[in-house]
Amino acid sequence: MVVDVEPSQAEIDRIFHALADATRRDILARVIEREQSVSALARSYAMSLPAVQKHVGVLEAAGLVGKRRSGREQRVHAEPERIRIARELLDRFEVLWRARIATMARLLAEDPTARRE
Amino acid sequence: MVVDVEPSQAEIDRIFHALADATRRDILARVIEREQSVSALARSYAMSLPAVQKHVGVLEAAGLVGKRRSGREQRVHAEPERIRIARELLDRFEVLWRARIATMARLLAEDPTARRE
DNA sequence: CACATCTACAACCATCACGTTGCAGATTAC
DNA sequence: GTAATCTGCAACGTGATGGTTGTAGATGTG
Repeated sequence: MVVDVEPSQAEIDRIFHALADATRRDILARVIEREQSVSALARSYAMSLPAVQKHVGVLEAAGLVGKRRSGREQRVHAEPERIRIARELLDRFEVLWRARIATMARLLAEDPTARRE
Repeated sequence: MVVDVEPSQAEIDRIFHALADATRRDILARVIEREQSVSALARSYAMSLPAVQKHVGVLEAAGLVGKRRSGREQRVHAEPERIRIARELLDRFEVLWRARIATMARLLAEDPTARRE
């Protein structure tokens, strides 16, 4: 059973903001394929470790990844449920679109002289 | 037939950035339901018209909406194809996730003593 | 024409985003 | 114990964001 709590607007802001950066999208893809430490991630990018730490922090604040300490390492893993939520938000726009198409088609069928508004 | 050109990383950045604001998501939902002018949109929000103009500009730069001049009005309409692209990008993450699950299941089936890396 | 409306754009300001360097704490290896 | 590694955090600079006000052009209305 899926819980599917409704995220707040601020949470949605954080999710899309987190996805609006190529480095963060790449980090997300990497940790989906395999859980790995922050410093292991940092070696993949041409930027300092604190920079990568911040990116992971943004993803974590958005709920898209989680961290689990293992000795001195901090292993980052994906939270795919959260990604699914983002996708469903976009689905909702498409639902609106299809509803509009349906409404326009219905109006045209009922009254060919109908104007929108 | 769907063309489905691959958007650049910078374009993807713009798309998600545009979606990372509640006002812009609301504007997008409104213009999906009905094409409307910039000033009509502005009356819906507790902010100045130039602020709404900028939001529309961000959505337009991301390709999520388009503008069409009609007399002195500038009517804003949605570009649902672009929204679909964003949703497909998120689908890709879920594909990665399922692939990982499948790989782990296969490894476990082949060799129960297998360790990841 | 005179006037109101819709839009565009520039200038400005406060805040946030994204990178840096430097320092300190915790853990593992030798 | 000593050294190396992994992490966290603060301070800082630069550029982008998100809002404002003000001015001006283009279009429709009386």
